[in-house]
Amino acid sequence: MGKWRLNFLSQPCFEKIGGKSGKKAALKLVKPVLSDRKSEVKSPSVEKLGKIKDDQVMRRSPRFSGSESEIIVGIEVKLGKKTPLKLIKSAECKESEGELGTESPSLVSPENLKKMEEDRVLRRSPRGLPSLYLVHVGTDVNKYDLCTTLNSCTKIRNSQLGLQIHAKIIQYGYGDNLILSSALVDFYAKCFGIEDARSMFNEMKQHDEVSWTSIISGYLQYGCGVEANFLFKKMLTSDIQPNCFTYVSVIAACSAEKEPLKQGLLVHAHVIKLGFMVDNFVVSSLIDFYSKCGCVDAAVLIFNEAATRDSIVYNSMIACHCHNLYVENAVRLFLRMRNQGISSTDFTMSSILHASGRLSVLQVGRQVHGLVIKLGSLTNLFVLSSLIDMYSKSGSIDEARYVFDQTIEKNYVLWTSLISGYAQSGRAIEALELFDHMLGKGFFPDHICFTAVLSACNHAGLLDRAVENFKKMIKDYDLSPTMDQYACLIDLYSRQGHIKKAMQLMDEMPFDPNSVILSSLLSCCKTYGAVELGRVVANQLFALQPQDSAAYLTMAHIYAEAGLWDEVANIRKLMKPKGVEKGSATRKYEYDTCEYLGFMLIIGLPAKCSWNLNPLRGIARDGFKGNIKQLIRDHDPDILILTETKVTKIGCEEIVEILPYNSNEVLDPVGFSGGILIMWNSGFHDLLVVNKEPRAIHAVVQHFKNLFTSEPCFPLPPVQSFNSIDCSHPATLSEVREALFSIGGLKAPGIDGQEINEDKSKLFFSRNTPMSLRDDFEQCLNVSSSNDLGTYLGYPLSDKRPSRRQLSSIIDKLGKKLANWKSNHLSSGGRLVLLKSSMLSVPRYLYLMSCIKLPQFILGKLDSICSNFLWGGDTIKRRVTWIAWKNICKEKENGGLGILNNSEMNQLGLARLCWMVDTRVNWQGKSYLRRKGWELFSHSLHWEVGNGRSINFWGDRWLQADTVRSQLVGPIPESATNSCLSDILSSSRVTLEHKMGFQLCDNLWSRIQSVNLNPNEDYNFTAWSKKGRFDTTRAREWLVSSRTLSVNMHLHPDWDWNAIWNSNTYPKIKVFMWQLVWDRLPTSQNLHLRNIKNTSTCPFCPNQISLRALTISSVLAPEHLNSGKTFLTHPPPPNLQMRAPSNGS
DNA sequence: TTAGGGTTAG
Repeated sequence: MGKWRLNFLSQPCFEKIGGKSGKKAALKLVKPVLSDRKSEVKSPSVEKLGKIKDDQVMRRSPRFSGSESEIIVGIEVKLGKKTPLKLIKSAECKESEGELGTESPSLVSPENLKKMEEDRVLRRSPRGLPSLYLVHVGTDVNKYDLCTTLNSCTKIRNSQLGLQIHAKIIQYGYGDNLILSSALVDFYAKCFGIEDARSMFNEMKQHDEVSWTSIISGYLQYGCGVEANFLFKKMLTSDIQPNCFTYVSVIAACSAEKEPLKQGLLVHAHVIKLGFMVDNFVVSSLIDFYSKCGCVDAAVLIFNEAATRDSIVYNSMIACHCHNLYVENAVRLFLRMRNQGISSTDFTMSSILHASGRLSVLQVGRQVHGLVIKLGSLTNLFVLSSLIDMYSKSGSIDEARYVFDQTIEKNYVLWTSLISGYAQSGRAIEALELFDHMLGKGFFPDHICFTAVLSACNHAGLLDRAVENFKKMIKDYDLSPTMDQYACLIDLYSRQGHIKKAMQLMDEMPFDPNSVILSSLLSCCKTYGAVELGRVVANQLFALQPQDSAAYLTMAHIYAEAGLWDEVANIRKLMKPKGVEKGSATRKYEYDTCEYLGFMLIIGLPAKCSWNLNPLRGIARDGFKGNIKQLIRDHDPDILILTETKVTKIGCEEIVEILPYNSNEVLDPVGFSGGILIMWNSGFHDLLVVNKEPRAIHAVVQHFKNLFTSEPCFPLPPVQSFNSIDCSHPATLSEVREALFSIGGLKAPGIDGQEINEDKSKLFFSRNTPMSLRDDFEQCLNVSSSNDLGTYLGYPLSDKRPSRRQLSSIIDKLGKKLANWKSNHLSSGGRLVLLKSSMLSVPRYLYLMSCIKLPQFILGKLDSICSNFLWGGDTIKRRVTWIAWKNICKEKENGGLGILNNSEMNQLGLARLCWMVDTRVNWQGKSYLRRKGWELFSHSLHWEVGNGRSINFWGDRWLQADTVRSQLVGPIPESATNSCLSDILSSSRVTLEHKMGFQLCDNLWSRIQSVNLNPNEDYNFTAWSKKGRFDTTRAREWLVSSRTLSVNMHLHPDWDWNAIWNSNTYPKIKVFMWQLVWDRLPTSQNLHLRNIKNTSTCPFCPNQISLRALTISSVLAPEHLNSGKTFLTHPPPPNLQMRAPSNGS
């Protein structure tokens, strides 16, 4: 009697798993043979198998189901205690020929086998295809071999070989062996069917907990949870006690019960009582169970109380959060898992990608994608489909497509993911093309796939295609439609006005319609004014969802449209006793009676576009912001349209000139550069366009005007006359859409046409807007709505004052920008240069600095970041600040580094904004700006006296370098402060002095008298203009000169700091010298003064000299420095050379 | 020496 060895060979994915004794080395199944679809699991063909014969080596090389990567098997049947584990590669050649499944079984003689083993072929063959050997080795087979072999067959679902083993079991007289029988139960359950397993189970003379568990889990795997539970109860009545293996299956089986929670709690109680809660298998099963029941709290409790948590427990909990839509918690838990050092698996990544997709934050998703690549999970189909889905849901369908295209081995889920992504992105045609492509490749679509296809048809309004696919699903693919597919089709019928067809289809459905379907029908009834049908549908909907106000409101609307006011009142009565939320009802009712409502449409423009300068001049975003509330209050708009755009430097030289500072991406400093704010009154009676750029207004108005008049008129009449627009034919939504999205070149009057970017556009509705109206607009405009307008370069688009937290994004940005530089690798001079340039290359920083007055809190934080960077710190580590920031911000000649502090940057930005508005725009919003940047700006203005009416006598510079007010000490009555120059000059000295309450000195009065008025307008010019452009340098000088003079307490009042800065040497040496003169180098003395322990002393300098003494006394005395460049261009004297590095600087 | 159990996608 021989003995066999069974080997499955495959990719080098074997994972050695130690046996209990440590000697046993079985090979673990690294990946399951099972493909993801049960139907795809094909048994290896019988004819390939051959019979097991003694003295013969059998071989089969099945090309198992699915892809190669799914079949990785390595199993050894033990040959006896001393037999080492051997791996043999199958007839080593075959893999190159492919098609291993078709070859005839070849025999490997023991000699050849031995040779192959010696050759260690396998190790040289990293991609060997899986093969299976039965090697006869010539000794008796025992029950252990049989058991292991059978178990191997079960694992790889090799039913035929398993049958042979069963035969052998009987042949060798092990038929009554309990362990073998249990293994057979499991084998039949997994490889054949539950009936066979049950027969096997019933035939057993006695049972133990393993056989019970096998049959229970068998039932569970076949989706017969109820039967599994039934058997479990039966088991409880027997003498056999269930163990934790059993409970794992039983817990899962509870989900199938009618009242899962009730059953599950009972089982949970059992588990606790028996002390099985320490088993992680049980814990993860319970978490999964509670997750399916929606009891997240219970799952969290179990998770928190688990003694140990392995990756699967974490995975279960993460999946629980995902399924119950607590995606943020899922991400948090994932981070916790990583912090705890628990490695992520494909399961984890798949769940986290799912969560990232739900979050719709592309940044997060991309990071997870990076992690997926790092972990090598990109071959896992689950992960891939989640990845595609994540990108689709995050609005980046192109990246989803990229992932899809990069994947070589696709399955039908992957195709479905992408189809669904295209459908969700509104790219229906591409979705349908993809579907055809998928079918062409021979993939079989399932229900979910058809749902995606139908929803694509729904998006595009392709009724015929939808019907065709619906039929195809039933006829060609033998799938009976579920509620989802019916809902898609019914919705499509409803939208296109085929109410009868929709109703007919609903009646044909083998199940009762759900609320989704009924809501579709009801809104269809609303559109077409079908009162009676609406009544029928609404009643069903009321019964189904008595608390849902939307149905009542829609029905009320239908009645109101039909003028059935009594019925409207009835609906309201109906709602009251049912406790439907009153607020929404009232608001809806207001809508129905034509009260004003509002929504806002933001239309985005392409990021890169060439742009005429003119629109840029007109608008200050802050002006809008401040007034939006009032505008809405005044005009009660139905529609409020804001548009926004960015400009880039390319081809926009003119813009660059008037933008602050230089950077690669120049962004509109005042927001809404091409801003068009349209407010549309209820009933489309009045159109109000708020924009100071006439051409932009005209262009938009023309387009909107086309909705109301048959012929477009051009050139356009003045805006005011649009009040008389004929509104006899209210515009339909589709007309609005057409007008909005065809604005094109005229919207942005100027160089070339711009398409509106629908992807960047979003709808913002006021809270009063009913859901149905929102839906209508969303669908019609194909723009999704949002409650949050988001931010423009970090500035929240809202009429509310931004919170500290919102503004603090600027701190993060600047911090990150600076953190990009490894500050400790840079010299101090380098850091100084970088600090100046880095700040200016953060668009958000520039933008915020030049359009809003930042709170002191933010400015202080920014100063602190800059200071820390300058001293070599980064975002995490702080360094010693040797010289105070306020001193650093002094001018270079006064001992500073000539840096503007952030508060001054802010002032400068605002002053620049004022300059722009004042010199280029004739706009009322100036008064708003006066509140923030005006002070500095107005100080820079000089006036040429004309008629004297525009000049403020006291506050403007018209007389000399300074204002009159600044030449006087003491109070002036408030009534006098607003006097203009012409008023003063026309009155006598006595009158004036009387008004003021004090006497003017003769000198001043004579100077005032010397000014002559002329009939021209007063004209002002600013010190900041240079050839009609803003001159940052001069503005900055002005700012610095207007600083309140502080006494410079620096070391040498007579020190010529310029000697350092003008010297011909490296910046780092200059900065070093600067610090040296301040006596703020980290010498041991200075370190001691600051209570810093000096750990490093210079071995060459036992007697350390005070640098200060050195500076003043000898080499570094000012006269030396000032007299020439010799010192600075040459290495420092030896003592200094030693000293500087010795103190650890 | 042998048998039974947990988590992931569209």
